[in-house]
Amino acid sequence: MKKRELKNLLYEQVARIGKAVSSPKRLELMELLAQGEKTVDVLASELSIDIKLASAHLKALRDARLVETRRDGKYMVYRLSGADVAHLWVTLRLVAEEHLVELQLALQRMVASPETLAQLSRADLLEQARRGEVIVIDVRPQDEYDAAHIPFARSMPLAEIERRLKGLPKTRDIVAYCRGPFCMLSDEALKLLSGKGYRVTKMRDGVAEWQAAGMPVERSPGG
Amino acid sequence: MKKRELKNLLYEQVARIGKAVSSPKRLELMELLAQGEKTVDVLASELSIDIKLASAHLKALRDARLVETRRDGKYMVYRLSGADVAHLWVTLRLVAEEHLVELQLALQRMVASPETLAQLSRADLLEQARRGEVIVIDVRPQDEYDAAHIPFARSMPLAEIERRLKGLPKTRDIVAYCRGPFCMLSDEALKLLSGKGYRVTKMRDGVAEWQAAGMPVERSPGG
DNA sequence: CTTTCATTCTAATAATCAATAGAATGAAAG
DNA sequence: CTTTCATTCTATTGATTATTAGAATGAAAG
Repeated sequence: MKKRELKNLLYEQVARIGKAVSSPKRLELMELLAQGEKTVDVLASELSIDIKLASAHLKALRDARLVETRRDGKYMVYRLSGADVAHLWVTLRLVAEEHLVELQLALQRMVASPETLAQLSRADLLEQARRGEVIVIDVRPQDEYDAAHIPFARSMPLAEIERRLKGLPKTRDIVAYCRGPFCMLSDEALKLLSGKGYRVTKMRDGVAEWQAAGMPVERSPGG
Repeated sequence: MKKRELKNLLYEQVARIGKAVSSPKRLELMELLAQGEKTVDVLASELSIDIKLASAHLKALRDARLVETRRDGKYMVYRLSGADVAHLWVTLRLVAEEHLVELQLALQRMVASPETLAQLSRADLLEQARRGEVIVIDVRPQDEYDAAHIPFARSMPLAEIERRLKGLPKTRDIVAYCRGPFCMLSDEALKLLSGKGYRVTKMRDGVAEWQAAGMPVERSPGG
């Protein structure tokens, strides 16, 4: 029957996307690329894998049209091919978190105690950040902040956080965020800052989660 | 390094969801289940596959916690384990449609001409349906209408459409919908009705797309 | 021309997967 | 007890996949 073949064709195409997101390494690559474009060697070293293997996985993502490339001199730069791809990553992560007990347990073991989570809604946080009542800090590397960040957030990369402490008041609430619920940068920042007497909590959202929830992001002029 | 193993664990869990949606058959099962709960034999015959194969795919979906089961007498009834799973299906389909040219072409070949698409926004359609200015018909089987349908829509299953024509005025605009963009029931209804002189267009949305867009659905009392 | 970066090709291993089919098992209906 | 529905077990075929590694290729920088 002709109708069956046609249907198969349709679902096979969607399954190309499914196959692309069926590998843990490719999902981690997607999450990293949701922070901004990156070169192959950066991606490979973040994942602690061989460049050839990273290249193979990136090829799989590119074959599914989830990522695109751009040459910058000697370097090959990868980026997600759209905001919808970042949204797909967030959706997959949410479904997994909702239904897979193993993931819930692993997350509980991973993060600091739940009372360190900021209690504000996204809209309230944005409003208070706008008014300066709360200081939102982005502890990811500077280039990821430049690519996209939560409005009114300050860039304060974990690697340089000790050098940049001067501008941080101990009299205000500080909310740290990083790449999302799987990223531990904000946990480390939290530990470091609260040890020094700052009033600091963290937020689970990264830029991808924030944007998928319909909230606005900002870009640095050069980013 | 301990951090790497922990991270691997997290992404492997999300990849369980990815693996579950990496098969065309399982995606088709998900789309069908997004219309409402179904027995194994119904699912198998809709997909034109052996019951044993359907059972194997459903087991894969159940292992990923995307579907749940319920026994109804002799029959085993499957349902999606949450609205987020239907939303995942819609997201995957949207990403595929956005980026895969092959899918765009297959869809073009499949559906009737694009001018048969209703031009109203979802909100406008809902409002005009509420006021009775537009008649929205649900051409899926009755049980799928009962499980969930667009508010103010009338159930008019394709199989019985000729018998139910009496109540349909030729002086009003009619909008038909079915299971979503991959479903051809509304195209058949369109052909049949417009051949009889009705003013009929179709809508790409099924209930899953409609709901994923934040629009409300209704359930029949018994459904 | 040499170096660096990245991809591709080749090859091998180990693992997983889809599909099909026959036989056995269990659960509920009649 | 028999029938129906569904799953599970077994087994096979064929295909695809992830990973690692060595060698070759190409593209751009210096």
